[in-house]
Amino acid sequence: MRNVDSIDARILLALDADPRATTVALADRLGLARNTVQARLKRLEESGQLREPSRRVAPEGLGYPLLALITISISQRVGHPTQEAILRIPEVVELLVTTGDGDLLARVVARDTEDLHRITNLLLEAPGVVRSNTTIVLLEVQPFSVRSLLERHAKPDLA
Amino acid sequence: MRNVDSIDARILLALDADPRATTVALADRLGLARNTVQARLKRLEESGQLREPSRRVAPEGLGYPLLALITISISQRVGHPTQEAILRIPEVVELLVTTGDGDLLARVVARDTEDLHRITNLLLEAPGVVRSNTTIVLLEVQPFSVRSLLERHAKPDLA
DNA sequence: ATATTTTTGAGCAGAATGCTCAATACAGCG
DNA sequence: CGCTGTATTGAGCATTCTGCTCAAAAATAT
Repeated sequence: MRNVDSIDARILLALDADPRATTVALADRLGLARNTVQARLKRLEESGQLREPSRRVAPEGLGYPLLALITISISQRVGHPTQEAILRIPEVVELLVTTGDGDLLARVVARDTEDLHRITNLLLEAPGVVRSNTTIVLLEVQPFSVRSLLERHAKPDLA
Repeated sequence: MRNVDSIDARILLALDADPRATTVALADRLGLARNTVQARLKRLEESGQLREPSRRVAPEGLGYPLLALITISISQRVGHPTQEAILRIPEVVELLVTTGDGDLLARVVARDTEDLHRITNLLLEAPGVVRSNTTIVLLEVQPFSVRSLLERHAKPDLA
């Protein structure tokens, strides 16, 4: 997996700014040939560096305005059954294994605080879960984005 | 913002399963007319329930294999300048305001542990930051996904 | 039952896609 | 310095998708 060079980064940046941009539009904007853009995008995708375009559904739109981060401590090493049980809860939209005080971190959406309480109880019922610690997300200052990273890579040299 | 009904959910599910699917393909797969799919997608987008398609760049591909969650405690209410300073660090790929022990949660990528240490120091230099707590992400068991939520909504009735 | 909304099927011009090919520019290397 | 392999470019072409409109049919509400 070779690193993206500055041209790749510029393509990705343009795509980040306008995800709907067509290959033709990207080529125009960047002053490259359509074939070049097409070839590089293909390579980036095949090497796994560019994931599939995801049309992200906002949980708020589905009726889940509440976002929480729940740190989960599990006893012993009953990893898998615990994770599976947790993943069966639809409101768990992301699950990470972490170091530190907790062992798992779940990103959870909920309809309201009462709903969140219900989900927390569900979590505690999963096998091996001994403790949970809930943090409410008050504001998403910056949703996930690698734009600034790409900007760094877009400058010639400076791997 | 009216809630998505089961047909919307089925469209979104199909799109989640195959983000590259064209409107025509979706219509075929779901047994709907192309116009219907097109109209509903348009409505979902205009109501903000369907975000722009984002082609996600994997930070690993850019050379940042390490992912960490850093809880940040800030003194007083110097919110904005602190947040701006933190957002100027390219390795901060997400930033949330939270309740609980910390005040901010930053999702940070790094080239290696030494790099992470450097970034942590950068964070501590931001105005108002008094303490930070770093958690390493060992495994992304389940990347962000609302699929199971959509599946629930895809069943007729059951708002 | 009547009115309103949604879905459907059809058509059409413009554009993008995926592909191939050959010429040119660029790179590293002996 | 010149050679050689690679990347870029421009062109072409068949197929497909898009965005749009329109009118009939179906479903839903009043």
